[in-house]
Amino acid sequence: MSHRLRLVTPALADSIRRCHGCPLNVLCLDELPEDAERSAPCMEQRCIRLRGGEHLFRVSDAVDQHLYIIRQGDIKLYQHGSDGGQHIIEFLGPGAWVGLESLNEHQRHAGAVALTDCEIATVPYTLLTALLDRQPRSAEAFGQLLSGTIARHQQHAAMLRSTSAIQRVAQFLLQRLEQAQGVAQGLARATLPMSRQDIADYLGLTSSTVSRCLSVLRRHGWLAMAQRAYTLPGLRDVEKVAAGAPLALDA
Amino acid sequence: MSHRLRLVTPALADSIRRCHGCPLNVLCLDELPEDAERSAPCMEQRCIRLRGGEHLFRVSDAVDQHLYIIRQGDIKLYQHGSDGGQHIIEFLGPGAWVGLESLNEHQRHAGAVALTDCEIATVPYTLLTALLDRQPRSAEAFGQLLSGTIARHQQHAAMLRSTSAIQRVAQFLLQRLEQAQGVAQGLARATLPMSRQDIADYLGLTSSTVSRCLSVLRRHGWLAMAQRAYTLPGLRDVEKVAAGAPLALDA
DNA sequence: CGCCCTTTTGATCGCGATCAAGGTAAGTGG
DNA sequence: CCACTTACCTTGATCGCGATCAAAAGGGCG
Repeated sequence: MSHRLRLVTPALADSIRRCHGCPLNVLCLDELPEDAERSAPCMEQRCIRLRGGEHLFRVSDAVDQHLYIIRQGDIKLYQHGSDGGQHIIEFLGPGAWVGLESLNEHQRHAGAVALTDCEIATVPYTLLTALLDRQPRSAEAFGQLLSGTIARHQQHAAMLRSTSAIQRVAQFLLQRLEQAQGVAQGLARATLPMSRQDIADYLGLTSSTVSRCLSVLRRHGWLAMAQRAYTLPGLRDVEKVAAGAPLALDA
Repeated sequence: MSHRLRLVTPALADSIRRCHGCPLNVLCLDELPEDAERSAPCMEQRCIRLRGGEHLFRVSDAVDQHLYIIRQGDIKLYQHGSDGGQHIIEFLGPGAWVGLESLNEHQRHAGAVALTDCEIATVPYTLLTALLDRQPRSAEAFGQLLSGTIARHQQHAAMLRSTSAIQRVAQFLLQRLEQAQGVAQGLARATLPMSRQDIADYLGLTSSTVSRCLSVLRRHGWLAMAQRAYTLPGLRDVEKVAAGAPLALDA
C-alpha cells in the first residue's frame, strides 16, 4: 500500500529539503519557512546504535516515554506466543517508526530486536506533543502514521488468511519489494535480513515450508537470490501466485 | 486484554458519572468539574440507527470526517480479499470506536455492516480535535485508544497463526466472553450475532470447520448454546484447548 | 579441518478444505 | 394454518497440502 511510512505527498517534497536528514521531517511540514530556528527542536534527537541481535526493548520493559525512528538497518517486532515460540508482528526498515503500539502504555507488550546493525533516532513524547501542539498539520500526519500502522496490520492479517503457503510467501516477497522501492526508487530489489524461522513465524508457517516455497519459485526462474538480497525476474508470475493462481509443481 | 475499549481506571470511575450516557466520556476526564457547561460540546452528538444488514460505510467510500461510537448493537468491519471472499477485520460491540483506521485518509479501505439493530453516535473530527486541544489528558486517552486498536490486531494475528482450528475457535469464544464481561460484569455469557461464515473469515477457516469445532466443544459439555447466546461451563478446559492442549475426539 | 548453526530436501501422516447431502429456522403468500 | 422458498447450519466422506520427523548440505569461524 503506502511506501514504507512516508506521509509526504509529491507536492510537498521540496519543502522537506530544509530539514533533510532530520528524522522528524515528515511531521515538520508547515512552519520554519527559512529562518535559523530550525535547529532548535528538530536536530536535538539522540541517536542509538545497535549491532545485529541486540534489543531495542523487550517485552514487559517499562515504556521509556520515547518513540524511535529507524534511520538505518532492519528491526523485527515480536511477541511471545502462548506455545513458547515467538510471533513476529512486523519487520521494520529505514524510515519506520517504532513504539507506536505502546503509546501511553505502562509496559511494552512487544519486543524489538535489530536484525542488522542499526542507527535509530529517539523522540521523547514531550517533544512530539510539543510539536503536535504547535503545528496542526503535523497532527494530521501523525494520524496518518497511526492509521497506516493499522492498515499494515490488516494487510498482514489478510496474508495470514491466505490458504496456500506459496501464496503467503509470494505476497511477502512482493510486500518487501514494494517497501524497498519506497526507499530506493526504480530498483526491483529487496533484502531478507531475517532468518527463515522468522519469516515462518511471520507468515504462520514452518521454516521448512518457507524454504520449500522459495525453492519452487527459484526453480521456476521467478526468484533470484544472492545471499541476503533478491530480485523477481518473474514479477508478473509471482503476482499471479500471490493472487491465488494455481501452480505447476514440476521444474 | 483490555475490556472492550474502556480507558477509565477504577479510580476515575465516579468522576465519569457526570457525563454518563455521553459516548465521549472516556475522553472527558479532567475538565468540567460541576458546572453547567457540560452540555455544550458533550451532548451534541448526532445518533444513527441501523437495522441488521445495513452499512455504516463501505469500502472506497469517501471518508466523511467522522468517527463513530457504538452505543448499542454489533458491527463487523471487513475488507475484500483478493480472491473475492470478504475478510473480517474485527467484530465491534457497545463502547467500541469505529473509523480509527481511516484517520485523515481520503477513502475507506474497510466496510462496516450492522450485524444487529444498532444505535451509533457520530463524532466529527473537528469536535474531537477541539477536545484534544483543550484537554491534555484526553490526548493520552486517545493515544491509548489507538494503541489498544493496534494491540487487538496483534492479538488477532496471533490467533490466525495458531495451527489448530479448534484452538482458534476456543480463543475466539474466550475473547468474546472477555469482551462481553467488560460490559455486563460477572455474567459468563456472550453472543455470536455473526454467521458461521463470518467467524470462519475472521479465523481463516471454513464455515464447515467452525461448525465442526463448535460441535466438538458442545459434545464435551464445555460449550452451551442457546440460539445467539452461549456460555462456557467448561471454561478451564476451553482455556486449555485455546492454549494448545491436545484433545480427545470421542464424545 | 572440525564444530555449530542455519538452510535445504526428503518421506510420512494428520488435519482441514472441499464437495455434497440432509436438517433447521425464519419469512412469504396462498 | 400450511406448503413453499430461502437462507444458514450441521454432518459425512474424500483428498491434497503442509506439519512433522529426519537427514543431508551449505556457511561462518575458531
